[in-house]
Amino acid sequence: MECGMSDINKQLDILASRTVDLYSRDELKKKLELADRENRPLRVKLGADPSAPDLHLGHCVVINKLQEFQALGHQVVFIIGDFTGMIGDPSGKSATRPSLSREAVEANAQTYKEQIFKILDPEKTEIRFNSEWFGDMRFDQVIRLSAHVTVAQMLARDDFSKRYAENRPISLVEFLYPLVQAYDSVMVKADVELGGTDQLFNLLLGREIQQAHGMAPQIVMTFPLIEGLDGVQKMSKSLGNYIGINEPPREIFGKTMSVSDELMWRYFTYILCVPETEVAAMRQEVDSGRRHPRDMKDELARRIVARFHDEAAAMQASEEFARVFSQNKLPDDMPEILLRATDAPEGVMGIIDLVMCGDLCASRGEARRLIQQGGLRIDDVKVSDPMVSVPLKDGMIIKAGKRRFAKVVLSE
RNA sequence: GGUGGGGUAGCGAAGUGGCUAACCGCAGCAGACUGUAAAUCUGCCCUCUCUGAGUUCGAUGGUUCGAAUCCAUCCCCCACCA
Repeated sequence: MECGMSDINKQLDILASRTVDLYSRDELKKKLELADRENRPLRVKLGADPSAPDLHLGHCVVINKLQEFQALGHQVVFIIGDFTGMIGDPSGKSATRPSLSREAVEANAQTYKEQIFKILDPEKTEIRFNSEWFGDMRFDQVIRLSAHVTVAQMLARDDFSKRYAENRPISLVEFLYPLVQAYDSVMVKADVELGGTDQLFNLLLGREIQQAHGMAPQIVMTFPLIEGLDGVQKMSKSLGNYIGINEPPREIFGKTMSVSDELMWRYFTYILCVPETEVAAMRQEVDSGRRHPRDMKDELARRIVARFHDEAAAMQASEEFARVFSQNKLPDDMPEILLRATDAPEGVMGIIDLVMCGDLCASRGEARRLIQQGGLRIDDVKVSDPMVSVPLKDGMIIKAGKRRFAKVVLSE
């Protein structure tokens, strides 16, 4: 890497953008200079928990930054926490930490790879499993490692001190996990570690532990936990308010459109990495009434779909969305309900049965409610009597609620 | 080891013998309104062969005409003291 001083400053500006915490800009600068002199890339670490392998837009905030590092020639080290993943959280409190089998971890790791390479360059990405160094660690080594931290230090972490003060439980395991993560940094010789703002403590501990092992401390960068579809809570799989990067175009598009106007700007910034000044200008366009917020959001949704699929899929999703929701027409294709003549002896079928055959509701009770509440349409005619039987017709369209559709296909 | 507090529907949290399929909040679903939203209002929100029936309140057994509520045993969790 041939970089002059001005290039270093340019790199710094790019790398520092969108961060919440950065410890520290000066140190990062020195690292960049050093790397430049030694003609080697920085090693930029990101840890991942293998229990929830579906990446969503929330993860993208950080991964985008990794991508920027790569674009500047640096090396990404992606760590899959398989060792801890297989232990899980024995306190059983946290549903996000189930213990996983070897096979499950491997399967999840595989899907991780597929997903991160939608954003990252595989050539500049090193994937490591932390069982590599923890798998045969002896207990005396564990004890020595934990000797580097005091309880008081641990309690400095916000959620620990809070729980401690409120007499709520803190498992020892929880004290150990930050240490595990910190040690990962030692083992992969991380120059930089990234994470969400909730990771700040763990990342900083990485610095301490690295120094304790005679290494230069890593640079720490944190990024916002972006709000999910509800607009309030952070995007997460367990809250179900996420947009997965592996989802089909139609889903990504629809979910993005359902985001609140206010949140859309953050998505432009953090998901699409649109520079602040441009976002401000776009915002101005909407505020002044020159551009309808819906159209702006349509652009956002299209750009997000294009990022994980392609331009054509984005256009198609946009058109279909307009057709289905703005004009109340039908989507291009929809799930089919395959029925045989024998399923309906007299050519008719109870409306609830029909809905259930199409898998449009989770239970018959739910189907009944949906119908009673006027949420069901057959060929665009509202059916509000749950007891009614309908004559089956090939190609008949069933619409349940706003967005669930199915088409009846009759066969002999 | 001791003391005290717990385990209630997806989550949080009431309920301490019948009026309880179980207050309430969140999440979710539907409808109205919209711009696709947000906000707001309304309804729903265990299952089913649904104007009725069945199965729920950590587990099992018991008392009772009747139990989430009382008793017994067991399992699990938490805090504090040692």
